[in-house]
Amino acid sequence: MTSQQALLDTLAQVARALGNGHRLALLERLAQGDASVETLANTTDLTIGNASQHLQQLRRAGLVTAQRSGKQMIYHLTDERIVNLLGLLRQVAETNLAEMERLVSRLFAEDDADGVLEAVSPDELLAGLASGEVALLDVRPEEEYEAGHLPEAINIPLEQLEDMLGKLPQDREIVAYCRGPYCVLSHQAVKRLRQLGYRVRRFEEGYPEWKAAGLPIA
Amino acid sequence: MTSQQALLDTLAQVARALGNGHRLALLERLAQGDASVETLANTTDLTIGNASQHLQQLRRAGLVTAQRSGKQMIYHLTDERIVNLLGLLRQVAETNLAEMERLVSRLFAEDDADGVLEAVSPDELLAGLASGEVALLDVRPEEEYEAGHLPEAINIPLEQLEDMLGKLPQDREIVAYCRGPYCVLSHQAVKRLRQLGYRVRRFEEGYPEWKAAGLPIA
DNA sequence: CCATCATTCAATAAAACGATAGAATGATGG
DNA sequence: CCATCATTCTATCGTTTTATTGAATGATGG
Repeated sequence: MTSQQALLDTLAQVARALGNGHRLALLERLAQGDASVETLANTTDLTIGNASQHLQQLRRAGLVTAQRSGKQMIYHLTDERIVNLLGLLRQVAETNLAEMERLVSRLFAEDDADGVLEAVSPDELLAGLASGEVALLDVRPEEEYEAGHLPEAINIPLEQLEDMLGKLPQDREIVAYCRGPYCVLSHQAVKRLRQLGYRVRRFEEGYPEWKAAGLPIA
Repeated sequence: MTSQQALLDTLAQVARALGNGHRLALLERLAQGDASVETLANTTDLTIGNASQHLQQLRRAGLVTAQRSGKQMIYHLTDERIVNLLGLLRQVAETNLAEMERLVSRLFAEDDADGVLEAVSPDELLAGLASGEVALLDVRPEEEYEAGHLPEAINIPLEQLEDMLGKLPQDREIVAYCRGPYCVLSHQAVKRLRQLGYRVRRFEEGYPEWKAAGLPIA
């Protein structure tokens, strides 16, 4: 075996660590912020043991690290670029795989029968924030909001949306965001708020992509 | 299974297609230019049957396409961004995996015992080309050069290096490039030319990365 | 139409992966 | 030190990948 081939094989090991839906889900959760094994297992619908094993694989591939905090192990992404890597993988897959297009359109269709919920691009969002014409709404769980969020974003977890309408400004367009392009939270928030008469759209990306792009966070 | 999970599973299928050293080698060869199954099998040291099977997997993942040309099937990358994806994967792996560092340093050590062969960055190369202070040397096989190369690059395949020294300019620094960061051709060319007294360094990237960056090619 | 060539398909066996259950480890609080 | 809790390790089984072999397919040139 040549050194060349050994390098490609090692690279392949890293890629293979990405080659499982559960592990991708774990990475996406970790992109929201560090978390314990139990938290990760809960948010990805895995048993503790199974989650632990997948996390070991991600660790062997150098994608995550772990450190003890009390009696818990806290995992975190080793590298912000992993978010970019997942984003690029997503782009390539969406462009070239008919199956992806089918799944994505189904995901959108669930909450957007009319196709009217055009997403806001990062550039557009930056412009709107700079001019003060846009208010940001973070509909993720409070825990994830606390771990980091877009500047000046208001946090109303989706479950409490109807109870906390008072926190929303009436004079500006609202842009809702959540965990990323595949996360349905912001879809549903937009749908409900529109029914209540609010002027609201969803952000095309999510918190991890914003952070990975080097944009300011709070 | 949620739509979310179905999406991640599909994404995982694409990642899994990248999770094999032979398939990465095939993709890297395809990044140099389209090729037949036989050509691909030869350059990756696979049997025809085996190469064909791996290519089917890449095709199912939407990473390559094939079309018949006479009695041959010609494969090509579906998306230039696949080169970016591989580059990012490499970056993440090199940063976070000790094993990678070991392998990369071994690869470099083979031809650079003194560590003096500092690579030229893309920015530096662009500046050198603009000012006319640098001559470009492509040491890949003629076939790959013909399929596409950097502007104004001279092609001397490594095997013919000593025979065609006359084609090299004497008045400028020479920058040699080949297939990419893991390709040893330019290492060896630099080593030999230095022994002959030439002022020469190697390009940090290769033809596919140059092309994927949207820079001009010939 | 037949022989040939390039490629793909099909069948097999060895190896790797994935989920589960239960034992083992490591830190904590009394 | 002991009981407890969070996590990891071990063993197992069923499934999926991988390489190899040989047969089948599809296009070409006479």
